[in-house]
Order: sequence, then C-alpha cells, then structure tokens
Amino acid sequence: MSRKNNLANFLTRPAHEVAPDLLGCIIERRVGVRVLRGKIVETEAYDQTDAASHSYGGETPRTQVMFGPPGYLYIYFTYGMHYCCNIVVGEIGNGAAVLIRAIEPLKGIDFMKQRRGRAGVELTNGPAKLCQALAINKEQNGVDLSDGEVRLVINKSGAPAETVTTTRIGISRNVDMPWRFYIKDSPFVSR
DNA sequence: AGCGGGATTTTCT
DNA sequence: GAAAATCCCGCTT
Repeated sequence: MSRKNNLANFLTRPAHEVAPDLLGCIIERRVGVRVLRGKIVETEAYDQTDAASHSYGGETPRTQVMFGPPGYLYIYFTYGMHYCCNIVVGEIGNGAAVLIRAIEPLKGIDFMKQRRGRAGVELTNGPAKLCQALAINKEQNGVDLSDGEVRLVINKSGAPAETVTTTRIGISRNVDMPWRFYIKDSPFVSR
C-alpha cells in the first residue's frame, strides 16, 4: 500500500481518536536541503460539532482545507503574529483537524535555536513556538503531508507512551471537552 | 512562581 | 468592531 493511502487510513477517523494516536509520530520539515524533525508530544482535537473549532458553523475561506481530505496541513494565523499547525483528519466534507501543540526536537536543533532565539524546551513547547522553530507559516497551508515540504511519519513501533487526557487550552467555548492529549512526563509539553 | 498586560492583524459578525 | 486554538516581558511576592 502506498504511503499516501497508509496515512489516509490512519487519519480517516474522528479527531478525538486520531489526536492521541499522533503522540509519538514524527513531523519532518524540509527547508531547502535542510531537514528538521520532531516528535509530537501534545495534541488537541477539533471538529465541526465543537463550538471551539474554526470549522464550527460551516466552511469559510479560512477553513477550506479543514473540510478537504485528511492528510493535509491546516495553518491559521492568530493574535496578529502567530501561526498554528493542524493536521486535517476525518472524512472529506467534515471540518476536523488535530492541533499540534508541542513537539520534541530531534534534528535540526541549531536551526530551531536560530529561528527561536531560545533553547531547550522553549524551542517547541507551544503551538506557535513550534511553527516558528520549523519555519511554518501561511505558505504551508494545504501542504500534502505524505509528500510535501512538511511530512507526517506514523510511528508504529515501540511501546506506546503513557498518555494524559485533559481539557484544551486557550479556548472560551466548549471548555470542558477532554480533547487535549500529551505524553506524560515529556518536558516539551506546553504550560 | 505567579500574575497582568501588551503586541498586532486576520477573520467573521 | 471584537475576539482570537499565543507568547513574552516585567513586576510582585
């Protein structure tokens, strides 16, 4: 089976099921000849039934890719200066995505330090921080994660990490939904 | 360690 | 016109 179909199968499920399974998976970013890599350690699920989701209430120009096929990047701009990175999941026509809130840097750490002007956990322990570290912005909106400048690599091997399930951060509606997931004890989880 | 406010602009009502 | 899936800095304990 092709990589693309593999990825599509993995992602064609409800966001709150995919989100915990993305923990431990690898994000790979190509910037020219350079390769940056990180392990996903924190995610949040959003879907169309969810008042906290950008897709709530239907498709808009901004959320178009959320309603498209799974396996693509949905990037949004917020607070006048930050980008956040989501993986589109679920069936075509359903506005669902998983927000990547934190990663653990694995490769290209010097590049990330330069981009961030910081080091250690401060490189990538937040959704906008990791976008800055990985040089992700609006130009990556709609990128194909199976074969683009940002790739998602499913990690099936190794013992499953211990996962914590809790409520989401930074939202004002539907605040009690336990759709935030992170790897217990990872120092790279956001605050 | 914890709180409070400012930055800055897109997006939708 | 208001809010926003955030981050950073400075001030106070």
